[in-house]
Amino acid sequence: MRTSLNASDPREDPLRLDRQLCFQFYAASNLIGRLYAPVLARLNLTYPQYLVMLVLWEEDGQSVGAIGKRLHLDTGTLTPLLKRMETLGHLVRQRDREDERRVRVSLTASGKALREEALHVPEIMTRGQDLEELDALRRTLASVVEALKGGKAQA
Amino acid sequence: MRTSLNASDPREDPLRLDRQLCFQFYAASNLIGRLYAPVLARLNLTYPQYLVMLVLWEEDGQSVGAIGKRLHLDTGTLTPLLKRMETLGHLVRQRDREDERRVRVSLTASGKALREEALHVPEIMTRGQDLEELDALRRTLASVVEALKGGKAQA
DNA sequence: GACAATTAAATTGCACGCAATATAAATGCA
DNA sequence: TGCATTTATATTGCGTGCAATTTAATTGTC
Repeated sequence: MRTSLNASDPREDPLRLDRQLCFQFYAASNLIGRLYAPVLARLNLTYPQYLVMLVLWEEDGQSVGAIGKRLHLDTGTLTPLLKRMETLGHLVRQRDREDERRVRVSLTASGKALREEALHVPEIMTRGQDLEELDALRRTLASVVEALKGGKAQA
Repeated sequence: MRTSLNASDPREDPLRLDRQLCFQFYAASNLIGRLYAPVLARLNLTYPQYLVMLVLWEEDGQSVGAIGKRLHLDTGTLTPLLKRMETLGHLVRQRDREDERRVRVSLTASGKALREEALHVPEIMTRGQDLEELDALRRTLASVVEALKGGKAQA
């Protein structure tokens, strides 16, 4: 008695939405962004802007390119995003004197101060979750992302 | 000799980018979209449009709301997206006679025919990967998405 | 049957993402 | 030095995502 399914079984259909790993990433990413939005709105940040702040809080004064490399974003996304953040007063953009091609992005005093408020964010977003489990998942996904960077499909 | 880390250790910083599970989802989702783009371009589809096709290939003639529920997208995203797909000739949008509030989305002949070409896509994207492993990850992420739908942070 | 409440889409406005192209500065090399 | 190549950022154009609002049809209630 075989337990495998024949070709006409819809569960075998390779195009079923539920079978696509890519869709789980897509759905999760969108849903996560929606959950962060109201929390970050209190800091006057969108989710991608929050990521930029995380990068700058680690090391201030990085170039646009360095930030983009970290977040896997190009200048087409970052330049206007950073300009909006500059208008909001979180940071300043200035040409590097050493190499005029570069633009260094530096936090303002209020941008630095915002870090204190942001310290609550991870706690709020993971409240009630099993932290060990989340960390295991994070490590798994980190290796997936690493493979994706190399151009491997993986989804 | 203690192995735990003190508060000043940067690895303990809750705001480190590398520690954010949310970022792994964000990065993976963006990178996946970028990998699919050239493959789907041959079918004249963007990645979100491909997802709509997956939904319609499963069941044709669904309402905008039903498609949105499946993909976790609202009409603000779907209406213009579906209009573009209609222009491209993949589908048609028509008011439901039974309930004039609804718009039914139906595949055209070419939209249905496109399914044959799309059959290669999952294979192309997962080539060289351990399918068992990908499926295990898919199931894990499906449960994460399920929790996120309920509003639980989880990231 | 009137009419408030609900439901389904569309619209508006704004912020991403990203490919392709443009611009300008630095580098390399004959 | 002169000039092609490379590197860093900006710009353009298009397609999402999503909150908030609007419009129109249906349902529920008296």
